[in-house]
Amino acid sequence: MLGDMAVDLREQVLLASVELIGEAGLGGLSMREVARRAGVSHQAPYHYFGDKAAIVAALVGRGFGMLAERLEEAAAGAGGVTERLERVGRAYVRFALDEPVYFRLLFRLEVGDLGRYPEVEAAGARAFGVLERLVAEKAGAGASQGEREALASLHWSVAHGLATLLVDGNLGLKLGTRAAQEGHVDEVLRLFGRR
Amino acid sequence: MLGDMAVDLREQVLLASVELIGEAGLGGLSMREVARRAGVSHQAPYHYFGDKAAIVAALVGRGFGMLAERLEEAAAGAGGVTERLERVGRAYVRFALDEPVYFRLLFRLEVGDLGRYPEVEAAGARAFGVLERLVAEKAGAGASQGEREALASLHWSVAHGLATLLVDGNLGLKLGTRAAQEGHVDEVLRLFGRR
DNA sequence: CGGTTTGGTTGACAGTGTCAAGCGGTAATG
DNA sequence: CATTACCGCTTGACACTGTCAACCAAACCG
Repeated sequence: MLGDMAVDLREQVLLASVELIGEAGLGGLSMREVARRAGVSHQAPYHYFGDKAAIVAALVGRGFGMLAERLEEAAAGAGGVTERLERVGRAYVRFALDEPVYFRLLFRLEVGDLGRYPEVEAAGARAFGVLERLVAEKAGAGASQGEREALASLHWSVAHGLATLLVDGNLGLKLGTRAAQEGHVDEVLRLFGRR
Repeated sequence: MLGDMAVDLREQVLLASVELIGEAGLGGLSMREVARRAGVSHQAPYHYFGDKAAIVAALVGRGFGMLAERLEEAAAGAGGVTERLERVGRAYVRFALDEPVYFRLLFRLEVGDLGRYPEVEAAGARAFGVLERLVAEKAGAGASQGEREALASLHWSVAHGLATLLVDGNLGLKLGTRAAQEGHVDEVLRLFGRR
């Protein structure tokens, strides 16, 4: 049978890795410390991940998967295009707030590095695809490729910028509680939707 | 006299650092390699920067300074609020395209780390201040604090999201040439401005 | 059975960040 | 002028990192 120890070591490595990244940032991710926390020798993780970058890539893939799932769910429900688009935007920001460690990870990687992991790129494309389809629907059949791309970029930018702003706590806004954050998000998205 | 060697070592360290980061990413920044490129012993940089993080912080401060300068310039010219706001947005994205290494650096740092360098936070606040004042002007006197904050976040989000999207080349859009990128930016910003 | 594969182990190596101590020269001070 | 202090930098050490290489025990398969 395939791996069913206390818990699959591969899984434990990933778990320990997010934990570590959450505590010490991406730079604080240490192969050896991960092994230590998993209770194995320092080389054991190499059996599943040939590389430190491979661990990060796996996490990025997982993160994009979680994000895509949320976006798809938000896009699936009933309502007009505009309403669903707004729900997707909110889901995007919500994901960032719920899973800040994963969210930060998603956009930290240099592009080149990602090219080596096609399944990760695919997961990213899946998440973006949700937005793309909605935007195409909204733009209508008459819209040119350029118009659709611009509309998609605009929507993605608002959601992503807002999420980044909140997660990194950057630039002034000091919204303490989660409730305050969500209120701010709603206000911004409503402002944006009013067009 | 204070430092006037071939070039101030402190400056050379910073220069070598951006160079290294540009080549190998933030993770590739190595104290010792920096020293090597500056042609000094591996401990020399410690005379100016007590820490690897201190180098990064200095670069972040410099980056925010450059950004603030550009934004101020864009905000200063003639024209209505809306027009100036659009110019600031374009300047923001332009900065990201012109100085991708610096731009990426600005938002890579964990928040906690930044707290140790108040002058860096100040530089960031200066950049954000440009946007804040413009937004306050646009919102008018009758606007509540919450409304103004939401408007500021919206504008910042669009510019920042767009810049990130372009710089990291993320998620599908494959705009090869610089001209194509600028064209896309213009279209998105025009779309956004139409409200 | 014998052999291979799976899932690890231990050991080594080069390279890293950083602490500690030393050292030559210039500047200030008696 | 002699001495002291400091500035800018060097050399040396230490613990720690990622990764290569070799080994090993148990399970699996013909």
